[in-house]
Parts: sequence; structure tokens; C-alpha cells
Amino acid sequence: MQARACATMATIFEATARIIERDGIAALNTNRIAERAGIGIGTLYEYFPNKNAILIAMARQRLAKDERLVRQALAGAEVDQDVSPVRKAIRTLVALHNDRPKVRRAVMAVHLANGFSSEHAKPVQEIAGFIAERNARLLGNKAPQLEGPSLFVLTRAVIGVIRAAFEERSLLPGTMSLEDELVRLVEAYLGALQRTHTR
Amino acid sequence: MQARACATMATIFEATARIIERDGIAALNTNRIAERAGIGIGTLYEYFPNKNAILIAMARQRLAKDERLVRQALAGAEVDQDVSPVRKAIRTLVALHNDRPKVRRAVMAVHLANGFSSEHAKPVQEIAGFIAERNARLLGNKAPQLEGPSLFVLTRAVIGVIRAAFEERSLLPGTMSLEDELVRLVEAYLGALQRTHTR
Amino acid sequence: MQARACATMATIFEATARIIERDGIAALNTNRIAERAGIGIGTLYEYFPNKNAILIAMARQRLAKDERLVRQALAGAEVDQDVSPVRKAIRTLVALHNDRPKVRRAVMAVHLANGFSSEHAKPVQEIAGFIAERNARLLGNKAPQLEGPSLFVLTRAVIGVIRAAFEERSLLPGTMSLEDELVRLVEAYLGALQRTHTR
Amino acid sequence: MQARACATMATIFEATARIIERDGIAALNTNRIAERAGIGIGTLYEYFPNKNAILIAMARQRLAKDERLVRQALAGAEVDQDVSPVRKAIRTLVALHNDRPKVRRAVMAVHLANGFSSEHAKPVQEIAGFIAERNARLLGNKAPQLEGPSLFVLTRAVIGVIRAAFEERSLLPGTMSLEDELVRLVEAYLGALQRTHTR
DNA sequence: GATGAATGAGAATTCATTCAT
DNA sequence: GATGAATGAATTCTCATTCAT
Repeated sequence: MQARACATMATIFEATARIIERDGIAALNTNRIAERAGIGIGTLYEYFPNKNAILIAMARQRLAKDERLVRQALAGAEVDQDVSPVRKAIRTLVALHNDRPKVRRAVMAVHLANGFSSEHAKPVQEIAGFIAERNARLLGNKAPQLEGPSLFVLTRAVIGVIRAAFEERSLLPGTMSLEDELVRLVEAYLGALQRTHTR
Repeated sequence: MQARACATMATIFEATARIIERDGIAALNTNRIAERAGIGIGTLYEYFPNKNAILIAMARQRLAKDERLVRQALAGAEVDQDVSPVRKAIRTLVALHNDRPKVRRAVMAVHLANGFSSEHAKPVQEIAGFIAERNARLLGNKAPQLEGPSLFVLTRAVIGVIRAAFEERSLLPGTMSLEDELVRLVEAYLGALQRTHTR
Repeated sequence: MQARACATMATIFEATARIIERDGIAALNTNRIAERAGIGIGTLYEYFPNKNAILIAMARQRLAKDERLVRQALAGAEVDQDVSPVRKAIRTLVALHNDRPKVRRAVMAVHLANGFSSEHAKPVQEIAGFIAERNARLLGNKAPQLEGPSLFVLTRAVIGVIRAAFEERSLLPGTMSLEDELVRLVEAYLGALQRTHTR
Repeated sequence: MQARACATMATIFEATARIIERDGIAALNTNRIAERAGIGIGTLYEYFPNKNAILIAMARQRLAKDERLVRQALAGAEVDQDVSPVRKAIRTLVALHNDRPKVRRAVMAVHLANGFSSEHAKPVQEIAGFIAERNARLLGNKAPQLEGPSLFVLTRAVIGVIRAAFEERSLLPGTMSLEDELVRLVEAYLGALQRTHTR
């Protein structure tokens, strides 16, 4: 019963994603979702109170996945010392945006438009916290103080760049240089913070 | 006749802006715009082929204004040596986002959703170019090479942060710290670039 | 469910017919149809993709009825030898045009304007085929060769006259003479054909 | 001034015809006519009280031309004895329908829909009258009595066939057989009439 | 729990026509 | 006599949502 419900929801999500990918978000409507999902329109409303709720649920699912994968990547970075955790995190973040980018964009736009914008930064905030903590451990009190405004700026800068890279269909996403420059940006900023703090 | 047409367009823009501010973009429809603008619905369609076109025109007007003001600010920075051009540019950019933020957000979202995303970065690109040039002048060949990926990353990081600050209704926009941290971000990145380049 | 759907479609047809009869085709619009049919406008669009489709469906229904009735009449003519099959067919055809002539005219005009003009001649073609076959049976190889151009000319002449009689609101439709003259026209032409053929 | 007015009207007619030919009658609207005619919309309303009036005037102009040309053809037939007047008339009639058939169809449909259907048969009526008279002259009282119902049937049969040939985009219009069969139809009918009358 | 026919408020857009210049 | 900006009634059609089965 619970499993059944989850399966139905997954079907609804998949149908929605496919419509967005093929025909754009403007062509998305509840009847179409139900049809493609192979369920009755009434059933759809059994699972979601309204159309928007579907999109928002999708966005949240995605953000949760982001968080999960980023955590995993950082945990892996602990072990695998070849790559810096910053680079690892950024690489994961870029990869996440590569997964069904059109759907991601559309779904996030709705999520945002509905005022849940703060939820967006959570996964990145996660990383930042982790890195700050790690730095504290390694550098002691010489660690950059990552909090409040600086935390905000760093995290939003990173997501801002990644999002722009995908939205503007620039050629960057495929390149290594996007990752390189983002790493540079983060490390430069962290360095600057640290210098201020130490002084 | 030309002046008249411009006035009508301005009226339409103003009506649209007011509706967005009061009732949100979901409540925006052409009949309402015409009504609030005090013109016939037919007249509205004499000026714009469809609803979307109004929003896109507004976004473009806004971006043009951004560019103009940023240029002015940078020109002023030449004279007034108290404030660094980077800070001056960032201050202007933040100020621009403070002007009717709800309208800006809505209008830009449509502009973006219609595939004009590349136009968004133009004003910031402008600044970056100016600063790069200035640096080249002052530092000679030690100046950071601002182009391609690094130009992209820097500009999108800045807009990303500013946009997030407004969209997430954080308290930053009012504070000095947003500006401070952005300046730090930009200068740190430029510094890092320069170091790489020189080495 | 199937029966229900048919009933709804019949209701829509009836409402449409009544509006055409009372106020003319210019006054016909989907909202009015739905209103008179006692259904929601949305329901109407559940059954027909657009306004035109309703009119075209009506025309087709009518043409199907024509064919059915003409077939019946010809079948009856086999038995009842008092009246020639030509006269019987023409009588039926005239009668069919007498049934809601205003609706018929309007509906057929749309059908025609949408490029389905070839469907119009089907019922008459039917008769022609029947008569040609009968003649062949009775007269053997002396029967007039009714095919290609001559079939076209004969059938369109008959419908042309009947349509004109109704469209021009002439007094003929009520009279016996319309029928008499049409019979004369058909028999004269068939005779001429036969003579050419025999010679 | 008078000449000027006629020229403007001709321009309006030509613009209307072109729009009908290119985009169909559904795409015809007064603003477009004015634009294509290179005149102001206000000017158009100086010449015609409303949109329909334009189409009706065009239909009438065309019918007048029909009549003129048919008269000329018949007059010519008096002299040139090689071709029967019936054939000559039919040939002219077919030729007339070949001239901008799409425009003719559209314009006549409107003319008809506005209740001027009786005007349609005038040119053909003309011919019929001429032929009847000629027959009377040649055959004396043995001539077929062409009047009332028989006149109606003969004339409408001919136009019905020609119109169908063009509307159904049959291949006939190019062929000789259309003309041949029409001549056969008319002569057969006239012959039948004469036989009845004589008996 | 599933269904899907029915709904109707509401949105975009058109276009014949007017009238002040 | 010409113009064309302005008009707004009217129309088509969409789609989120409901509710009886």
C-alpha cells in the first residue's frame, strides 16, 4: 500500500519530467500528466492536492538527492586524498545539474517562484559546513571563519555559476575549465577570508 | 506620434509592474494590464503582439538601464578615486536589484524562460571588461587574464550572489556585508588569476 | 457510456441546428451552442476539437442519411413498378433537401469550404450507379455507358438544380414541375448517351 | 475624381483577391485589405460601408463581366457558324470559371450567403433566352418552350455542373469532355422539350 | 482507492469599425 | 478626401479541479 503509493508518485514524476523535456513546461497540464502516467486524473488528485504540488515535490526530491550525493562525495573525499574536497564537491554539483537539466530548471523555477528559495542552497550549505569544519580541524584557529554573509556569498556564487553555465547553454559544462575556475574561485575566497581572519 | 507611442508603452509597462507587485505574476493578464493602463485591450495588442512580449520588452529595458548605470558608475570611478571600481560596480549592481525587486525577478524569469538567458550577463560582462582593461593599464602584463571561462565564472558568480540575496529574501541586501563580501570574492579571484598568470 | 456520448452529440447537433435556423450561421458560436444544449462549454470541447468540427460532423451525418434514404427508395422502386427509379430517386433527393433546408445549406457550405466537396456527390453517385446497372440488365449492351465525364455531368446537374431550387428560394421545390423537369433532364441525357453508344 | 474613385476601388478589389488566393478567405480582414491596397483603413471605409460590401461588389462585378462576355460570345456565334451557340456559350462559361477560381468561389459564396442567389443565374438565363429566341426564329412554333421550370432546370443544371467541376477539383475543367457532355446535356434536354411541345 | 466525464471561470486574441486630426 | 490610432465586444479555447459512480 505504501510501496504502491510510492510507485504511483514515481510514475507521476516520470510522466511530468518527460512532458517537460519534450514539450516544455508551458505544455504541462494535469490531464496530460495523468494520461502519460497511465492513471486517471482523479487518481492524480488523490496523490497531490494540485498541479503545483507535483512540481514542488519533484524539486524537493531532487534537492534531497543533491544533498545525499554531495554528502557521499565528501565522505569519499575523506578517504580518497587525491582530489581536494572542494573539487570533489564542485564536480558532484556540476554532475547533478547535468542530470535532466531542462526538468531541473523548470522544476526549480516553480519551487523558487513559490517562495521556497531558501531550500535551494541547502546542499551547498552542507558542503560549506563540512569544509569549514574540516579546515577548523586542520588549521585550528587559523581556519577561515565561514559563516553568515561569507557563507552565503560563497555558496550562492558557486550555484550561480553552475546554474548560469547550464541555463546559458554555454559550452562550459562539458569542459574541465568550469570545474577548474570554480575551484579557483572557492579557494581564492577561502584564502582571502583566512587572511582577514588571521590578521 | 513617436512620442505618443513611447508614452503608451511606458503606461503599459507601469501597469504591468504594478500588477506584478500587488498581486504577483500569476494574476497578470492582458485584460487587466489594459484596464490598469487605462487603454483598450485592442490598443495593447497594437503595441505588443502578445503578453509575453510585454514582459520580455520590460526585461530588455531593464537590462539596458543596468548597462547604462553601470557604465556611468565606472566612468565616475575613474574620477572619484576613493572607492575602487570593483566596489563601485558591485554597489551599482546591488542598487539596481533593489529597484522593484519583485518586478525584476518576475520579468527576468520570463526573459530567461524564453531563452534569452545570454542577454542577462551583458551588463556585468561590461564591467568585467572595463576592469580587465584598467588592470592591464595599471599592471601591464602582470594583469590577470580575464577571458573565456574565468570571465564567465567571475561575472556569473557576482550576479548569482546578488540574485540569490534578493530571491531568498535574506537580510543581506540591506547590509554593508553583502557588498564587502562580494568585493572580497572578486578581488580574491582576480588576485588568484594574476598569480597564476604571472607564475 | 457510448450511448451517453451519442446522446450528447445529438444534443449538440440539435442545439446547433436550432441556432442556425433561428439566428443564422453568423450568430453561431460555441458558447451559445453549449448553453442551448444545456451542457458546459468544456463538455462541448470534450466531444469536438473546435467549432468547425461540429458543422462538418453534421454535414457528414446528413450525407450518410441521404445515402441511406436514397438506397431505400431505390430498393423500394424495385418492388413498386408504378414509378420509375429515376423519378423515385429524384423525389427522395428533393425531399431530403426539404428537411431543415437552412441548416442543410449552412452545414454543407462549411463542409464544402473545408475541402470535402467530393463527399457531396456520393449519394447521387450511388443512384447513378444503380440506374446504370439496372439499365445494363434491362437493355443489355444497348445501355448508356454511364461513367467518367458523363457520370459526373449527370449527377452534378441534378444536385446543382436541386440545390439552386432551395438556395434561390424559388417556388419550385413545392411544385411537381421541378420533379418532372429533372426526370426529363435525366432521361433525355441518358437517351442521348444511349444513342451515341449504340451508333 | 470619378476616375480616381474607380481606381481605388479596383485596388481594393485586387488586394482582396490576392489575399483570398494566398491565404484563403478566413485570413481576409479589412485592415489587411487596406494594407495590401496601400491605402488607409479609413479610406477603405470611405468606399465601402463594411467588409461584406466589398465581397458582394466583387461578386457583382464578376457576374456583370460574365454577362458581357457571354453576350459577346453569342453575338460572335451568329457570325461564326462553325460552332453551335450552345457550345460557344458553354465554352465561355467554363472559361469564366477558370479565371481566379478560388476568388470566384469565395466571393460567390458570400454573395449567395447574403441572399443574392437569384442574381447568379442571370448570365446563364441570358444565354437561355437568346437560344430560345433563336430556336423560335429557326423552328417556328416547333421550338421548345423554354420558360419557367424548364428554363430554371436547364440553366441551373449547367452552372451546377461547371461549379462542381471546379469546386471538386476534378480533372474535367481542362478536358474537352466536360464541354462535350454539357453540350449533350443541353441539347438532349432541349430536344426532349421540343418533342413534348410538338406532340 | 480509482476513475474520468463534466465543468466553467477565465485567458488570449481578433477585427470590424469609428472619429479626431 | 485621407488617415490610422484607438477601441472593446465578441469569440475561441484551455485546463485545474470536482464528484458521482
